[in-house]
Amino acid sequence: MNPTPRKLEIITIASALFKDRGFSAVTMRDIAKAMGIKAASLYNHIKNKEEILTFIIISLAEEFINGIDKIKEENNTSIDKLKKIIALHVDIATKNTNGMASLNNDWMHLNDQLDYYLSLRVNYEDTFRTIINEGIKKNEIKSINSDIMLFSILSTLRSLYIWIPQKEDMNSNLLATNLSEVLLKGINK
Amino acid sequence: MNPTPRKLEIITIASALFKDRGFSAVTMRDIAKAMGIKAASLYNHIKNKEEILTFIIISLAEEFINGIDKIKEENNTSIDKLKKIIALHVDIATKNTNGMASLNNDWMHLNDQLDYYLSLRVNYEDTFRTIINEGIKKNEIKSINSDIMLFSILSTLRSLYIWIPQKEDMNSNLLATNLSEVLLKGINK
DNA sequence: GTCTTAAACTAACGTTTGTTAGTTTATTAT
DNA sequence: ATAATAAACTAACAAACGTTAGTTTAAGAC
Repeated sequence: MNPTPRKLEIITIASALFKDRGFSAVTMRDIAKAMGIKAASLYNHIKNKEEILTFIIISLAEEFINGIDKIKEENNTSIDKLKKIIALHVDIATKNTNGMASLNNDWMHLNDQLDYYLSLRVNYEDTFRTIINEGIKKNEIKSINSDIMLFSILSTLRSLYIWIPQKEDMNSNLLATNLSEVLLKGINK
Repeated sequence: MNPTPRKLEIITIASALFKDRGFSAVTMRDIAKAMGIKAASLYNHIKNKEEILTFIIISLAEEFINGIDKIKEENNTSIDKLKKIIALHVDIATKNTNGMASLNNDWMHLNDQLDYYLSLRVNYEDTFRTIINEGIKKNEIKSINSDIMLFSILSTLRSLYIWIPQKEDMNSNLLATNLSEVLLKGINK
């Protein structure tokens, strides 16, 4: 699992291409050209094209699961837990914008690890929903359909990778703080 | 521009495939098989693969521009305008979930009409932002960075196509109402 | 100086891709 | 009946695809 330095270079470069054009539209020759080598040489480092995508997606998905599992266990209000989830997304998306594009848009092209990825995703969403539902029960969160709240917040967080590169001036802390304000308290005065 | 009935069938079927696998991963033979004909026969009705994508994306983008231009002109509070924008997205996404996937994920594979599409998108976002800024000026909307509010709301609205099919029981009006509540007033009690 | 290893190379493979050309078939209008 | 049209077909194309096999090159270890 632990990639060699050269393998990591390939994955990093491929991530950037996948972000711009999507996994299916990027060829092994494209990746090779971006690396300054020939396509066949890539196979000294990786098993096949799918392995690149798998690494990008699974390592990110596991990072999210580990993050939310930690947050879930903390002795905090639901609102504070949500704020930490928001910060988690800002943090991961800032560190790996390109990878986030594949996680969002190319997961369906996984084969071997598709089921595993889907299980991680269901897991993540279930934990997220549980935190919201606890907030409703403890009267910290409005009693609206919790799926709508989950969907709304998660959609915004999942799109961060598109937005962060356009706003490089804004630091992570400020972004997370502003986002928490908007997502939790709304925009209406 | 106005497609024949048969052409529209092709576009509709292709939309469904594009939604599941993305434009690049769907072949003309895939589309043909879904239509119950041979790939070459598609070319009796369409110019090429790109024309299918172009039609899907441009007609949706124009629908959004027309919608928001009408809303902008109305004599209403900013909050009411935002509610109408939310309803616009719910409406369009409900009527054409599959097409929305291409609009969101496959616009970069346009060639001829890419610049036109991008101009429509910039236009749309500018109008949206103007409405938010007017709301701030009129003290109807909080004085937070308007780009963050725009990004947050628009991300949720753009993801509706993923979510609507999973919640077929929820009618459009109720969804728009609940979404307005969450997006405008937040979830915090 | 030989051995080992990492990382590149050339050449080629079988498949799949979007698309074109020309033909057949069935339906409708005259 | 004949002509016109819509919509399918077969056959093939050149290009691009992911990948394999075998070889060369350059660097460090013994």
